[in-house]
Amino acid sequence: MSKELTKRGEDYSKWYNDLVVKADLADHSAVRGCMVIKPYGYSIWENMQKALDKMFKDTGHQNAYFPLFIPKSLFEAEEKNAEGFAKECAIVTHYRLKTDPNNKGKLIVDPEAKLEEELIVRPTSEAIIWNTYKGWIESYRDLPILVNQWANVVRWEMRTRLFLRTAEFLWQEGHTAHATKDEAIAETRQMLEVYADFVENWMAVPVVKGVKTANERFAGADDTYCIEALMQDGKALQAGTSHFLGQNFAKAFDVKYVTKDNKQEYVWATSWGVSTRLMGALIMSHSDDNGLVLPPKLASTQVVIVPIYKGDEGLAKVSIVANEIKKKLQAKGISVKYDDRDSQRPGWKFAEYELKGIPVRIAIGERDLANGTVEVARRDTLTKETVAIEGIDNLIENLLTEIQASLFEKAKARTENLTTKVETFDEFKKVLDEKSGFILAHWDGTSETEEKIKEETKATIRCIPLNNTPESGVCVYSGKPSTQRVLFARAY
RNA sequence: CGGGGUGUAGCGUAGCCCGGUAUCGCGCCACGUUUGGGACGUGGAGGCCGUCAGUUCGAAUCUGGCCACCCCGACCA
Repeated sequence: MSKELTKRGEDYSKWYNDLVVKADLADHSAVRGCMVIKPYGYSIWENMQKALDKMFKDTGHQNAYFPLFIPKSLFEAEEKNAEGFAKECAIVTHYRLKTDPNNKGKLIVDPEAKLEEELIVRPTSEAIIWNTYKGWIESYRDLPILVNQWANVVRWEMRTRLFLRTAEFLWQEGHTAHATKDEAIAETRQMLEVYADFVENWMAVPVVKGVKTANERFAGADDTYCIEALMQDGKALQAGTSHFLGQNFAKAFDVKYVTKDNKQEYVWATSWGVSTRLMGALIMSHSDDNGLVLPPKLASTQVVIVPIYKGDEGLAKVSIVANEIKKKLQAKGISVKYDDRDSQRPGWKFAEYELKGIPVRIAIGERDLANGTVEVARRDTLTKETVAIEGIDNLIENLLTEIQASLFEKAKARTENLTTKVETFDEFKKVLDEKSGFILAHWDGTSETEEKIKEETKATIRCIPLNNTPESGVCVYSGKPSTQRVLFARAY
């Protein structure tokens, strides 16, 4: 296999696609718009799932599973939600095939097997879940319901990209039901914090927390909170969303509960999700022209040990020390791979593990055996140093922590450098074209202005940042008064 | 879905205009020598030329449909 990667500077998209395929993360499948997530890529997704799942459980949520199919009548119940997703749904209309009488060995859809009611392959599960919750909720004593599901969903996208936008993708979707509006809003905000915590502290990707404008809001939500991250090419990526659904779904599915003072009230709802798109964010945030760069906390192998030797005897000698080091590191909870394959030479292995983003590489040769040292190489900085074997476990443990922190700092500095305040629309366009990144600008608060700006520049309002300080100014587009700056960018 | 491009061995390609069963490199297999940044030698295997149909004695090559991917739009987590 050719391991030559397109350089980021030459063609950023091509670099991304090359990297995903060559680092063995995922591949295109025989199915339009659908990818195969390969074992190496899936191992990273599993690490993300593990960390997120623990965070969900620590905040009181439980996992459950709901059907892949949603009867059309349920799907259309919440009007805005249905309308928002209608144009990208896969629909099951039949339940049987039969052999084609005119074409031997081929199958056709059996026209006799048409479903009475079409089934929608879920693009999101609010409908089926709220239909189910109707049966679970009678009294305030049944609330809150704090449920998450790990699932696949299908959205028939016109143009797809590995991990960033695929027709089928994996995600988790939390769906909670609450007695009061305040409690539901608190839940929405809490899950946004969980996402921000995960993306920043595990993925080492800095995010801006904010609220979507009405235009960008989830179909069926009263408010959509989000975290937005900036990729190396200056484009924004929505990394996670948490929706306050108000009583929209409760009303659509008639989910009421009886209060302590015996009154009927509609239930308040939230939903929140992150998907395999996070893999794309991870890849695009840290990787370089040599390949993937993984933050230690998500790497399935944190340290790889490569022996350098002459002959079987040489390998045996090096292996004794290598295995000792491996054990010491494992005792610290570090995941280690000792690659003693004789079928590849050291240089080949170095390049391979760089492509795959293994955070730390240890090389041990006979020269080291004599000196009681090893060579330690960092993937993120591509630097190497010779260190004593004595105390190597502590050194590596600290190094992994340092790499994790350093990746975040580097990404944070980049995001800050690519965040620009502008005062005029000329400046706005100039920054977009020449620098790109996030733009903080005043906006008059109207959908019309937002759409005009989008038409003219392809930039959208990513969010109204939560930590905004009120500041009076004038809208860059309309010149009308504004009370705060909002975050614009071209986005994935 | 509209415009443009591409599709030949696992990967990258030559051949296509001017029709006669496919070139080269990397990778793969065997053996030997090697092993501190993608080793070298010798021998070998691997292809219904994206797919379906048409033209033709004969199609990778000509014509049409379809599929997939890439780029630009529209759409979008």
